[in-house]
Amino acid sequence: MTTLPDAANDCPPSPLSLAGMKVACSNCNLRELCMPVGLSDQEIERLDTLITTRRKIKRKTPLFRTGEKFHALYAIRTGVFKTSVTAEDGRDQVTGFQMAGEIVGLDGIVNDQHTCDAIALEDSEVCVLPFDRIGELSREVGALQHHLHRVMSREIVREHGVMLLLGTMRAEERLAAFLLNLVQRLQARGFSRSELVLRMTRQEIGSYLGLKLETVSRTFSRFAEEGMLEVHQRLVRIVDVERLRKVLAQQPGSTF
Amino acid sequence: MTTLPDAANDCPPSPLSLAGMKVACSNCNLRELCMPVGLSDQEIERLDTLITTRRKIKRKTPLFRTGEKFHALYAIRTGVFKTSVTAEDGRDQVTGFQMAGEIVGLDGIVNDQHTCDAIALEDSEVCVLPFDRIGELSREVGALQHHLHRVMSREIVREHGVMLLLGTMRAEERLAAFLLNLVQRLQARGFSRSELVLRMTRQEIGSYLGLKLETVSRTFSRFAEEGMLEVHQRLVRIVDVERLRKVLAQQPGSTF
DNA sequence: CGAAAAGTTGATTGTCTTCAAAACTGGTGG
DNA sequence: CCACCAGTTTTGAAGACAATCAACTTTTCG
Repeated sequence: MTTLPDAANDCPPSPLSLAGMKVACSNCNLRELCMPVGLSDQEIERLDTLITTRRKIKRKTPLFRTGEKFHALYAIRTGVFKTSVTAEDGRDQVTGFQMAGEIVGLDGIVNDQHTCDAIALEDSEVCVLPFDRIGELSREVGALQHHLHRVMSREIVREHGVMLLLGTMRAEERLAAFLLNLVQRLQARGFSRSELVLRMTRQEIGSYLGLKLETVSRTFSRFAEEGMLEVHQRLVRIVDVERLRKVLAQQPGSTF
Repeated sequence: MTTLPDAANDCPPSPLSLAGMKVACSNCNLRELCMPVGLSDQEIERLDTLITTRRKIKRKTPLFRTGEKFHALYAIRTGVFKTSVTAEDGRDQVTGFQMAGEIVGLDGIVNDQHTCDAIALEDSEVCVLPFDRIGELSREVGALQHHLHRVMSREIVREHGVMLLLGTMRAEERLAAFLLNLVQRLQARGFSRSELVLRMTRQEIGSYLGLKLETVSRTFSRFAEEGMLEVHQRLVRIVDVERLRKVLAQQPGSTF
């Protein structure tokens, strides 16, 4: 084992200009979704100067792991990740699924080391955003500073939503909310709003939703029986969005 | 109703220097816990210049509410707050309990309006930190910039912990984790590490922990029967911390 | 192709919720 | 000062939902 732990499972960092074509935020097709949102062309060029490396992460391998030193945020270029935390006793909880344009690694800032694992669910690629340099630049570029704050605040708000889901919803509602959130984000990225390929297992969905994998499977089957979905393993077609949305509205006994 | 919604339920903002004694971060006893952490004396003085108002919030009244425009973060000086989110159908979920030195309002940054309610559980007082001025100053004071990032990152990590709790723990474990977290934070503020007065109802604890109030009450009773706690309504004495900690370790069927 | 991983489905169990009633607390007004 | 009342808490009994245990099928990947 002569390689660093980080390098063991993924391809070596590659300079961006490798292929001759300059790969930078300025001409990235995720411009509208990712870090450069709200920045002027000039400001994006400055952002380009600090994003000097990308990393390819193979399926099932970690982008980072709990306990590793924090030094960068990562903007996902392609692929999907899951993040998960682990209790002392080994239980773990998937805290999110991230896709193109989304930022992972924010957990590492507070104690200068990561407190969750980020694992690629398919072969993926990320842009490395060295955090100290982001900090420096955001002192000069107000729009970047504000965008960074918004990214962090958005994550806090997202997690509030997950807490609501985990704290108050029943299995059917959780799965409906999960699917609706997923297609909504996929649609924003140009994919179908009715068809999706799940990149995660029933187990991982269950972990995220606070359910056992059998319950996830059964709930999929029930939705299919009722004609709301067509489910063929990882491939899900949403047949009746409206009814799926209504699953969220109808709770058994209101608390009020 | 000629008053602004904000002013209806709480005392008017008061200039800090009212009583002659200058009230500022520089001589605040929460210096070590709150916003000034890691700042030099000089930097704290600069921080003082932008913290010009405090607000007193009466028990059961809101510091802010969902939908209100965001313009400031709030550092809690005295008292305890709960934050909660509400679904379209009315269900709500307590997302946290905050005490002296902690910052609330981070949820408002992303969309420039608050997405949760912050309600005082007892008569409380907060320092108002106008967010645009925090932004300005943190461009000049690196330590403040980094501290702000850490505060937001810490909140993200805390919420990961809550997700783990809600997604994987049983009622006893949830309540044990809740109590241990609470005394730990109280102890850091100079209170007893074995005795605590709950400022929230069983209902609110239940909402936070994803349990019904009856379950919370029953679990308290069980802990008391087993000699781990003494419970007299809101007053809780932790008799056997070790055993309370062990509740967290022992899960029924390990997933592994 | 074959082994391992992932997914489905059924029967049973357990934990928490729901529904209900009673006891306690703190604040208000007679 | 005490009675009263609303809000809170406790406790019991019954029911619901998801977990568990188990068997089997399907898919994936080396």
